Parts: sequence; C-alpha cells; structure tokens
Amino acid sequence: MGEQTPRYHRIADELRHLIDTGELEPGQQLPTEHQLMAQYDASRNTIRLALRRLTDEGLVVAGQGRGSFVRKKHPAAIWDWSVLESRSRHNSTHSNGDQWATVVAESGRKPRQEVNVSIRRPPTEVAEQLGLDPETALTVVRERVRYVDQEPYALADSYFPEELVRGTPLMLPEDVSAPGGVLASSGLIQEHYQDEITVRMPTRTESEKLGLPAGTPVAVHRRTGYDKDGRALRVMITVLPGDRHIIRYDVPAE
Amino acid sequence: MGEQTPRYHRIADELRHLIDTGELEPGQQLPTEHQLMAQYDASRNTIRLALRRLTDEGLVVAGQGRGSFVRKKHPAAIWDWSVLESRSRHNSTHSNGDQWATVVAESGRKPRQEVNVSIRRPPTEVAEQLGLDPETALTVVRERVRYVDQEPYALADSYFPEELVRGTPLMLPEDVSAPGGVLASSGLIQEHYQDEITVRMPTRTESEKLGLPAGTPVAVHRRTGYDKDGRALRVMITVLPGDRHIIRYDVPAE
DNA sequence: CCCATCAGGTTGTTGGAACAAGTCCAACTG
DNA sequence: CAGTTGGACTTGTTCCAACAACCTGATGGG
Repeated sequence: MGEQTPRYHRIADELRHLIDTGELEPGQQLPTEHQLMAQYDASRNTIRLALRRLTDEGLVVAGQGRGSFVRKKHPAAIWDWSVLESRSRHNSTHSNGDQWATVVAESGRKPRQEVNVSIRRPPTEVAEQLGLDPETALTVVRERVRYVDQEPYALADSYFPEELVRGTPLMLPEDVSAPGGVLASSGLIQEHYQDEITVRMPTRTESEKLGLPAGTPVAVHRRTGYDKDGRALRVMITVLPGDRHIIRYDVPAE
Repeated sequence: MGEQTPRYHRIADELRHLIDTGELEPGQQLPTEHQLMAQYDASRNTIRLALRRLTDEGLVVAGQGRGSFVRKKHPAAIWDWSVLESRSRHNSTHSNGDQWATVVAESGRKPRQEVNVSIRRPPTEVAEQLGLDPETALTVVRERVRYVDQEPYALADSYFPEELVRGTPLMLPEDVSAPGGVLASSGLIQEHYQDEITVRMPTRTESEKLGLPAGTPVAVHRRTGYDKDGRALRVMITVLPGDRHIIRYDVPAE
C-alpha cells in the first residue's frame, strides 16, 4: 500500500483544486470533517492533516464550533512609501510617523493607535543601524499598535537615540503628528532613508497583537533615516500582516 | 483538566524559549520525539503538534530519519532595487533582468538560470497592469528560475506585450543581458517603475521549484515599467523566499 | 414577543497504537 | 580494504477513541 504521495496530500490537493477553480467560493463553508471522512473514507486525523495543510497555505480558516471556510482575500490596503510621494511634499521632513493616520482618515476609514513610549536599550540589530554601542546605548522607543476600523493593522516601533530627543515631545505617549518635524526643529533633518523589507512568519506575540489567522506571514519594513552627514537619526520597524497590505514604491528610472 | 492553554502550546513555548535564549543553538538537534514524550509526559501526538508549531514558525526543520534541528538563518542576500542604484547607472535603461547575474558573479558566487520563453495570455492581474484586454491580449512571457551556487534562489517571470517585442531577441530562450536595452533599441524607454511588494505563503509548485522548507513565506515583487507617456511596457514578477532575501531601497527624502 | 436555556453539531485537544520510510552506523562479506 | 547489508533509531502517515470548547439554532418559559 506504499502510495508515493500521502493520502492527506492528495485530499488537500483535491480541495485546493476546488478552491482554485472557484467551485468552493471565498467565504463558503467546506464540508465538515465528518462529511470529508465519509467522502474520502479516511480517518479524522487524515482529514485534519489535509485541512491543516490548506490553513497553513492561507487558503482556509477554521473556527471552533463554526466550521471551516474558504478564506476571502482581504481588500489589500496599499502602503505607499514611494519616492514620488515623499518628493511631492516639498521639503517635507514628515516621516511616515503619523501621516499614516491622516491618509487613513482621508480614505474614509477610522484610524486608531495605541502608543507606548519607553527608554531602553535597543535590540543589537537596531543599535547597529543607529551606529550605537549595543551594550550601553539608550534609545527612546515609541511602540504603536495601529488599528483601522477597530481591526488591528500593523505594529510600528520607532527607535531614536536618547541623546537626540531628550526633552522633546517625542517622549510623551501621545500621538505626534510629525516626529520627523520634531526632529527637524532640533536641527535634525532626515535627508535620506534606507528601507529594508524582509519576510517571515510572525512571532507568537505579533500573532496575538494583530489577531492573525494561521498561515499569515508578515512583512517587516525597517526604515532608517539619515541626515546629510550620513548619521542615523532613527529606525522605524513596521510589521505588516501579509493579508492586509501591499507595499508600493514609485521609482524614477533615470 | 481544563487547562486554559493547550498542552502543546506550552510545550512549544518552552522549546521556543530554549531556542530564543540560545540554549538550543542553530543547527543543533532537538531532543527526539521519544525523549520529549518522556520529558513532558505527553503522547506523541501532543509532542508532534508542539514541534509542528515550531516548524510552522520557521524555527525548526525536521527530516525523516534524521531528527529535528534548530533552523539556522541563512545569510540573507541583499536584493538592492534602490533608487540610487538605478540612478547611478547614468541614463541606464538596464532593467534588473540580468544585471542580476552580473551582481551575483561579482560577489564571487555562481549564478545560473533556467529560462523558458512562451507566448500566451497573461493572468488577468498582469493584463490589467499592462493595460491590455484580459480576454484577447497576448504577451511574451520569460520565466526564469534563478540559482546561486546550485541553490534555488528566486522565480522571475517577465511579461511583455507581444506586439512590442515581436521579432526581438527577447523571444529567444537565452539569457538576455539587458532586456531593458532591447526595449530601448525599439524606442521603448522605461522611464519609471512601479514596484509592489506583497507577502504570502508559497503555492505548492513554488514550494517545489524553490525547495522551500515548511514555514517559509515568500515576498512577491511586482515591477511594472512605464515609458514617459505612462504606457506600461513590461511587468516582472519575482518570487523571493523569505529566508534568503532582504529587499532594500534607498530613498532620498527631499 | 423576547430572552434564556439547552441540545446538537463542529472544530480543538489529547491519548494510544501500528506500520512506513528514511538515515546512520556498525558489522559483516567478498 | 571496499562495498553491502542489516539493525536501531527517527520522523512520517494512518487509524481509533474520547472528551473539551465553542457556536448555532430551536425550544420553551417569562
């Protein structure tokens, strides 16, 4: 009986095919595990393995007591960090700090953020980016959880070298409309950014804060702002659930 | 016995903690399932659920007959599609088509690609980006599988409107050093790009082509090139395994 | 009529068992 | 000594069983 491919693989493949071809529409309920057991003459374990496969691929969501459903793709929000945009705001030193709230509000949805400010030693990775000594350096950390229409949307943590922002409004746990502007008022002008985007599975805490269903990876967007001398002024790390975001850049070619 | 959090959650948490704190180092073998069964006095099912949790998070890889190991993070390759780079190549109309091979070779590693060229109707998504009729439009499709040192690295599919490239070398299934240049020789100059990055779990075929271990998401980088009249000349879709890539942009702020 | 309760259905968790398939190394054979 | 074989070990697949947690809709009481 040594089939080359396991049974639950093939069951998953058949179900996936039904989803891909649209025979099972987004939002529609899949057959129950019991029904699938009968349909494929397999044990519940095998059925559950097949279903787990689909949920891990992000095609299906299951809810205890409710059933399993074809996942409907979120209308992905466009996260435009393009060059052109930052250019169009002439001489703008606005960081994306909270022009975010503005942009969301303009699109008719309701932004909300929880802000938490603390002073502490940054992760070594961040310390390196800021050119600080990982052992001794202190940073002001602004941790934000962003919601749109009460739905968790992204995590955004900003790190500033402590000596640069001591005594500024950045250290207050309130929305700051333009952290970049605050930096600028201290003569600290972000002249260029370096963005690095990586992809991974969420940690457990990220998963909880963002309410992510299984099989949802995240993009980590790390923006480091430099002044004209090449000194790093801040690092912002944004964790974006993969099912809710498109990151967009407009790039002039020449 | 109604514990609030399931047993396999807590077992996974403990193991994850060992990994996070470095008590279990990257590459090191975890205790076998049997040992864990004894250690936690749990059934094999429960242990396997805990382990699966970790593999799904990308922290652990398991091999049949070998054991389970802490996953060692790949030395991530930096995928620099920054503005500055494309600017520094004065008047360059090079797309990233195969300056890729050059860049890889310069870093002392060995690039290889399998190229497959065909003419067919593009996915509706691509047709829209190119401003073509999804029902009738034809595109020249260049599908590449890229390897570095024999390891699969990325999938890169380019779509050109068929009428734009008819009769050009782009239709030959060979490496083309500068598809952008080829376009240019027909008077088609890409004047600006729009990049869109999304994150998702790989499809099964992507998983196979790229040899991805479980728990590895991918970034999808879609670059659309436009001429100065805003006409879309091509779409390149690159699938980048999350464990092997950092996408980088340098962005001037003003 | 409205609301609380309850029964039935559904997925989640945990235990147990057996065999399959792959890996690794030691012992054996030629 | 080289190559093969075999056995022990490990993860992979599949079955069965029972209970827990949760949701939904129907039932019945106020």
